[in-house]
Amino acid sequence: MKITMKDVAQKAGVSTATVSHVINKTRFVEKETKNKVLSVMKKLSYYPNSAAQSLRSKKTKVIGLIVPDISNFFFTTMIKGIENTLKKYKYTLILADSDENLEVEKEQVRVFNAKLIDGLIIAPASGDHTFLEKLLNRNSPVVFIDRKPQSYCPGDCVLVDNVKGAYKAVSMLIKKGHSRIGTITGVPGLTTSEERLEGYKRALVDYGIKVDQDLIKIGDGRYDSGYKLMKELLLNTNITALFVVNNLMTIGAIKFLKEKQIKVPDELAIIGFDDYKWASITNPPLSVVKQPSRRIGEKASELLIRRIKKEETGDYKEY
Amino acid sequence: MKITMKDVAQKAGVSTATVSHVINKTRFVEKETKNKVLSVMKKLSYYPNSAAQSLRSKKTKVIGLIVPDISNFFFTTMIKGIENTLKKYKYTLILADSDENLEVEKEQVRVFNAKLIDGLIIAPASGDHTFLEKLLNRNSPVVFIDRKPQSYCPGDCVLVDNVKGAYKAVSMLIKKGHSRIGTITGVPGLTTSEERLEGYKRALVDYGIKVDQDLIKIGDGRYDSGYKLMKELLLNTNITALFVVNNLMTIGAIKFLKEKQIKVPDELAIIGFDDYKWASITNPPLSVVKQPSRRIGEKASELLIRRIKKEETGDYKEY
DNA sequence: ACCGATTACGTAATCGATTACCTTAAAATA
DNA sequence: TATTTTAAGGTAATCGATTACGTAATCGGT
Repeated sequence: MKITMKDVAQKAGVSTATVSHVINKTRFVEKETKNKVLSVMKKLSYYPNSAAQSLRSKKTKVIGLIVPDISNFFFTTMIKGIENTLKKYKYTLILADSDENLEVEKEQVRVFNAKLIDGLIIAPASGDHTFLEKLLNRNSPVVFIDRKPQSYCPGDCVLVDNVKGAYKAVSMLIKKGHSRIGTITGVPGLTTSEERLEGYKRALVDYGIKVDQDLIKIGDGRYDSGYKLMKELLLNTNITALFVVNNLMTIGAIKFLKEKQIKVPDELAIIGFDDYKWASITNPPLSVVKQPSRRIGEKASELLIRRIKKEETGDYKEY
Repeated sequence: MKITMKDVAQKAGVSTATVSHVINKTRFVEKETKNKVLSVMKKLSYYPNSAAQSLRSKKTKVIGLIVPDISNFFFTTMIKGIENTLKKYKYTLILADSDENLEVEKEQVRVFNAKLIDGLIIAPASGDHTFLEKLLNRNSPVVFIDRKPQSYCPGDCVLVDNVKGAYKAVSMLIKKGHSRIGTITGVPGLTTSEERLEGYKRALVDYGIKVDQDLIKIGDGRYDSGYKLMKELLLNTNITALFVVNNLMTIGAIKFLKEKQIKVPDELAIIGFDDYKWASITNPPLSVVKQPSRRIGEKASELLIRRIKKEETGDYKEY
């Protein structure tokens, strides 16, 4: 009962080849014929079966996206940028959440690959990503986003300058007179965590403050870990300021401070790292290092699409 | 160079039929043969081409999700629930953002449908959704989530009791002594907006407070509109409390209050409607009517999968 | 007027799985 | 032993597009 290309061809009095070429503009078709075909298509409200298309053409107009945590607004905003851009180019998005877990990620790549995606955008979890080389269809391009994969991997990256951002944040705290500044960093092995930690350290060193390992707490990027590590820092150290490398942990940390009625920033200054409107409604407005997450998403998808269309570009791209 | 079923069959010394049946467990295959096939599959690291599978079997193991705004954490958390559940059942998720726009939504349904999704979960924008009946493959089930579509539509719903939630929220304000209570509601035509407004009105009426149209502001669900309407309410009315029906507008409203240095809740009590951890870190902790967004996502996807597998269920389901 | 080029389109093989229908050998039955 | 069942698996048509190749009609040049 489904309408196929054959139906359209028949009703329009042409061959399926012509219909196909009308649809894809892959060869010249006389105006009259073309219009005939188009009108029949409308009349029958024909839509090509994309399974058949993909099978034949090896293109799917689908791109895969893997993020470590969809409920994190940073990624969410990024996704919005990606989705929007893809829509413009008539691509659709298939989405998976890796939960910061390399194995889950790997499995998703397999699934996506079997589904014949045309390209992949991935915010990689921590760990060795060379598996992509063997797992992924040799010709589907990959763009890494937000984080650089650890071991070398083919593919472009769209990143922010984490070292600089962190450096600025911590410098600001120092300039306000703080010298005992703690940090809650993210999963080791993620470039975001490590570069931000690096920025933190550099700022301290540049201003002549010793880096104290006790003030550096390693979290997993989640709310709970922000809460827990905040507690540890307060119990065991005498910091006056804190730099948190990601949004969820920032919220966790603040939650703890609220519970203990510790005043921000009077008793503890805190600065986060992310892009969120709601930061402005906390009291006092939370300082954050802004990340243009939506732009990052747009950049990444544009880059990917260019790759798919084989318009070559330089190898790596930072933002 | 891609490995096909034929390759596997050849190397295993069986027919493609057998391979297929091994993969799909669709008929008995002797243990020995089966193992042989499986091991060859591993050896060649064979993955079935899902375009071919879908073409033949008319199933894709893909479900479509359309939400009005991916950057809204309510939906985000819901998506996490959906994604997680689908993964368990080996389904993948294709995602689109309708931007609260019926036309965009319609177009996405078309695209999804051409892509042969097995089912659809949709948080509908405002407007007439009967188009689904013609547009959607007759046999792919639909589950509406969060909002009920306006005109009748086939499909199940997973919803929360908005009237009750709003009623409780507003009653709470009344019990605290407020009588001039404003509200910022969402897009008219959305069940969420209307039911919450209904709850607001009922609470007022039940406590003998007149419903004043001037205190009811209609927003579009976005941050900016929360900000703007908060301003209007403050300039033109003398409310002492406010009920906002969605999270982004709540943030917008609070943003305005912060700017004007209006103290919450002393000068204006405010209560929101959504499910968010971060509500607890505003100062003072923002009251919210909690919505179990993740559970909603899980419920919806489980329901959908049951439908796909034709395990009949009662017609409508509320949560 | 004849011949090659060009224009516009048709024919049918192909992509890689699924599955209705056979086939063969062994087991069960008479 | 002859015949029917059953068990295990093979054969090939099929899904609905794409596209290499083929062909008929028209045109321009000499």
